[in-house]
Amino acid sequence: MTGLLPPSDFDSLRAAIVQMRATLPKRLMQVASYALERPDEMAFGTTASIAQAAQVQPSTLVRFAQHFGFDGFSGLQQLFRERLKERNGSYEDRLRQLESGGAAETEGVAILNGFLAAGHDSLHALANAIDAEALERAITILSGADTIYLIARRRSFPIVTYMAYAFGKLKVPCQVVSTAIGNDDDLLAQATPADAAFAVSFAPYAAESAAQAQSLSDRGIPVIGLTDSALSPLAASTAIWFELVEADHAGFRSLSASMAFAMALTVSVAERRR
Amino acid sequence: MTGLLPPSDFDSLRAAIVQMRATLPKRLMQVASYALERPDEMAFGTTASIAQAAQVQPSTLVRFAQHFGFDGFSGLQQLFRERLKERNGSYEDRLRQLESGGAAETEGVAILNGFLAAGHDSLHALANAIDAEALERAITILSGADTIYLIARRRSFPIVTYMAYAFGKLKVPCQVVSTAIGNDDDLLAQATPADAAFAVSFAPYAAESAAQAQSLSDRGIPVIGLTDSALSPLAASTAIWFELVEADHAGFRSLSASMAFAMALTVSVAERRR
DNA sequence: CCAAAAATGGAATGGATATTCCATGAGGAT
DNA sequence: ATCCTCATGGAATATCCATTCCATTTTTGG
Repeated sequence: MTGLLPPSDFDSLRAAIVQMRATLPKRLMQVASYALERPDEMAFGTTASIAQAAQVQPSTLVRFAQHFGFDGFSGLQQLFRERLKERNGSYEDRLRQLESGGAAETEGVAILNGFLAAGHDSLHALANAIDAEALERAITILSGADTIYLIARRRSFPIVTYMAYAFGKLKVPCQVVSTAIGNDDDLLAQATPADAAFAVSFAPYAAESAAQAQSLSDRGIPVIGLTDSALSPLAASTAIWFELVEADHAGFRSLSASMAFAMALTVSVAERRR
Repeated sequence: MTGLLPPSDFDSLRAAIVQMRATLPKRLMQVASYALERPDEMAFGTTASIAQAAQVQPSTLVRFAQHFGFDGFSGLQQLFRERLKERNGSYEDRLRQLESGGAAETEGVAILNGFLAAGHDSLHALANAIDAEALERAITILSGADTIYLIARRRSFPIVTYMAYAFGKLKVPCQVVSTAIGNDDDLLAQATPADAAFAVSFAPYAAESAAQAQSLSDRGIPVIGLTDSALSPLAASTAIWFELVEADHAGFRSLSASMAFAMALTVSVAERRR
């Protein structure tokens, strides 16, 4: 393979990598993944820094480059640098086009841009609205719990699904309270004040979630809430709650900010438990 | 002048240069002109190459850097490199700069800010990377399908959960292919070429999802993919696929951009069907 | 299951790089 | 005019970097 001419630009390299994906040895594959995922680092880093980041030996980087026909790593890196230069130029061009022309946008892209803008807005709003002290208390409560019960329905359900996945990876005991069996209340009956719960509910509020949060709260089990309004039933029945308003696009809401908040809370809790 | 703190970003450096323009010695002025005129070269070049291009000695470059408070040329060059990266909009870097100067921050808020920044970055990257034509084709295919099968595991699962919820509200027939019963393959066996599928898989790729996408594809059922790398198995087995790299914070990834994309696709498909 | 080949880790090396140092030159003040 | 300060050129140096090499492990093919 080293006999071939090396790719002359970034896109060719990407194509070559994709083509060889099946036959690439393990470590070279690691490098390939890293290279495509973090091209900026590839452009500026040294063999040592990149190798460490990609979890390989510096020599592997050289072999990778040679595998694709370059003399060594430096030749490969050149591609990433040129890409960065070009992209900056073209990025400005693109902006200018966007400003001057404006039209010629397909409907799908327009909708996507709407949701992207809504996402930015939501994240921004969350950054400004967050109560640091409340967040710390919530982290303390959840990290001290034996088991964390996750309560959510419908639109909020994906949030706790992801939290459950992440908690699992992080070895934090948790339990999603929406099983297929439908024995949610039996599940919650096992909860003790040594546990805690995290409930999410956005308008229109699912009655079940509110009721479950209330029930736990009444039994002395601390409940942390995530909702979109002070008028939400969750606000009444939780020890601590956070307000998070997802910006909407044409009446539809994404979960961009909610996901960021959920991950931050999840990671913070896991971090605190260590 | 060497006693001062060095500028922390490119704009500060530019300002400092402008301010000192009157008192700058001849050779240092030469360097200043060159630096502002060809910032790209400053980012990529070596002392030797830049010195030659700017018609000065390498040592003059070091003196120039030290004149503005840097340890040496390397510190100065870092500014030019970060500028290139930031041109593509890295909120995390910007945030880090903000933090370094700003007030004390609790750990929880720091983590949240990290995920918010990662969310911004991801949304921004998605906006730049999206292929409008491919998106249109994907919308066409999915909106023409009798039933849309949604394939995802683990980290990607919340995405299709949300799509299923939204499709349900929008009266678009769909089926999540991860049932509690475990009869996923029986489910997929019912699919016909009049149907279509949407598969999501991020590294580490779930083998099941890839296999199911491949199987559907082999049977002539169009599969749209959402993944994070050209090396993903999904890229090989899907008619159209989109690349979406979620920026990470401390190694953890949120789903902010994925959710925005999922909603955009969902709403677009529903819109098209009306 | 064994042998051959390929891949990998890690140390060694040669080269390039940023930086320092010192001698020289220019400019300004007394 | 002379000294002093600052700027400058260019060589010397120590560091860092990409690359190579070799021993070891892993994979492949018979």
